[in-house]
Amino acid sequence: MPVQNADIAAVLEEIADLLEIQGANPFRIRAYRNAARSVGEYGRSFSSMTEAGEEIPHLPGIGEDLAAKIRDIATTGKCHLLDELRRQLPPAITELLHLPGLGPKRVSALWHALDVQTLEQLHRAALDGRIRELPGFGEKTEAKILQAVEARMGTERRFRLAVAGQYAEALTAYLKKSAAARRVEVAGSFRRMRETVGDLDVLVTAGQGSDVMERLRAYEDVAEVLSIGPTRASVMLRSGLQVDVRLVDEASYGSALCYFTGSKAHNIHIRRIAQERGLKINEYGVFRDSRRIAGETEESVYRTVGLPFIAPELREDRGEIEAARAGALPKLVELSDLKGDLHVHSVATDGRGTLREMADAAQAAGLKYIAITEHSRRLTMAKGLDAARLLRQCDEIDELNGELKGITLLKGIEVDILDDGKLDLPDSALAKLDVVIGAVHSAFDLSRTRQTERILRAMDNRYFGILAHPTGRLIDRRAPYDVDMARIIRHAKERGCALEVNAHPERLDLLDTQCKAAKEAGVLVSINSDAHSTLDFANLRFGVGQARRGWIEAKDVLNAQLLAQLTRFLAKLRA
DNA sequence: GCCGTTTTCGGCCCGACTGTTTTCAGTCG
Repeated sequence: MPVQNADIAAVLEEIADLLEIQGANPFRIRAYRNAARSVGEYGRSFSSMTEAGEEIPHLPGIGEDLAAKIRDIATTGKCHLLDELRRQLPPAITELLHLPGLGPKRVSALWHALDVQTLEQLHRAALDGRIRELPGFGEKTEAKILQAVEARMGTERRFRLAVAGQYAEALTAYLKKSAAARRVEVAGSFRRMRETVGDLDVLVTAGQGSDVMERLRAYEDVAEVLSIGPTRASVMLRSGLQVDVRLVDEASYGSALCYFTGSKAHNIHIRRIAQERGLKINEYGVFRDSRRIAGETEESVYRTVGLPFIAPELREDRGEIEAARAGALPKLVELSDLKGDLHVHSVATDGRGTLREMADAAQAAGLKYIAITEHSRRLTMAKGLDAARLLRQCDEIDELNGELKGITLLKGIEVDILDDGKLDLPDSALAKLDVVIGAVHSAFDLSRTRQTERILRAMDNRYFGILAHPTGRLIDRRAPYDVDMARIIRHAKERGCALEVNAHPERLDLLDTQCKAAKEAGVLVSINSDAHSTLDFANLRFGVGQARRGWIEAKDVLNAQLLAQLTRFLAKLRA
């Protein structure tokens, strides 16, 4: 089993945790955490690179020392420093560090004074009332720790973007009803369109003597008030979703929005640039000495550090600041750029809308064409189509196209990629279609090599147009299957086919970093809803968000093309 | 551990809230 980038990142994270408990230099700890993030997000496999004798590429924040450690971990899966730290500290202690309310100092104190090394021991110590006896701890702290341990034992979770969106919408509508509230904006990872969010960060501006915080406390969905002050509050909703609310003046709105939108890494980078220019950025504004020089809008904040506005989806410190400085920010794709949707199901298989209903809904969503792409015969549970039924559907589509105005249905299929890389329908059937999407729906546990080869072989079919949900993951439910995505992207480039960004909130597949890799390789993506009902076209916005996080522009998107262009693209594939 | 219009040492983003204190450390975002 080769060492994945995620494995290397996990080693670096564990080192950071253990160093933190040891009380090491906080900047050294940050260096390990930054490196873990860079490695985890990097598009190519470090172990493949070292195996091929390549040097570790130069990445910001990774110097000689870390590069050497990464090389070691990539080749051996081990790291001397981690082994050493594990000898000095109880290894399970890192899970204590991840409990809310416990930081390195307290974890260290609990360990040294009470020999607490595990969640279970911490639970016992809290129940026994031993924690309150420690200097610096008290009854309330002990109670919070007990609660945190029990919450962790019941496993806490992140919320899918679309789910968090429902809570966000209800809460913001409620807060807006406050007479004093002017603006109510959800910032944080929600605004950055991350696929999951851990909490909601809500920014509010309000007039003097506002009742916003009291109103928040009285919200019927609040299960617990975690902390509340005049300008800042945290509450837990009944769903388990935490909400942090921040109240600021209108004049600070832009800087507060920047601060609250993050990401943390992006903010730190921006503040460092400000510092070099003799400026200080906080949530209240941009300051030269004690004089505020900007802050009312986000644009004004970026301007003080010599940068243009950077879209929230890009704010991950993945090169967007350098790109902004060079005037090379992407002009990100927008929902309105989409002209069609190339992955749609109907009642013929496992969808819930008729062809006409789906066409009407797509048109209402502003689309000019959709491809009907049912499952193929192998997916019996979904009533997958065989060649004969597929041909009958083609006739239906022809007939319906004669009646429809302003929208065109394309004939397609979401054909299963069989274990050996063959497609689930004969070429003679595929040849009759406008667009063929290939998808893996079985044998998720093949080895990396076999899974990758399987997909590459499928792409070699002359009719293959788009690889559906390329990693197969279901957020929080199913891990991605093990494939070499860099190879798949290269192969897609050679073959001229496209990769899907599946917009279903549970899929969001390609991942953001893979979108960027595809773009850099010159491979088009297709942002598709995978609609199974007329309501599902609304999910396209999540796919667009994911693509924007991956620096995708309209010119990188297959279904941002007009129908005539698309037709030429598909014809060229088969030539 | 990284990094350099302050360049090989000495910095490294910034502030609110809580609880345990009696002026502040710890944690969080």
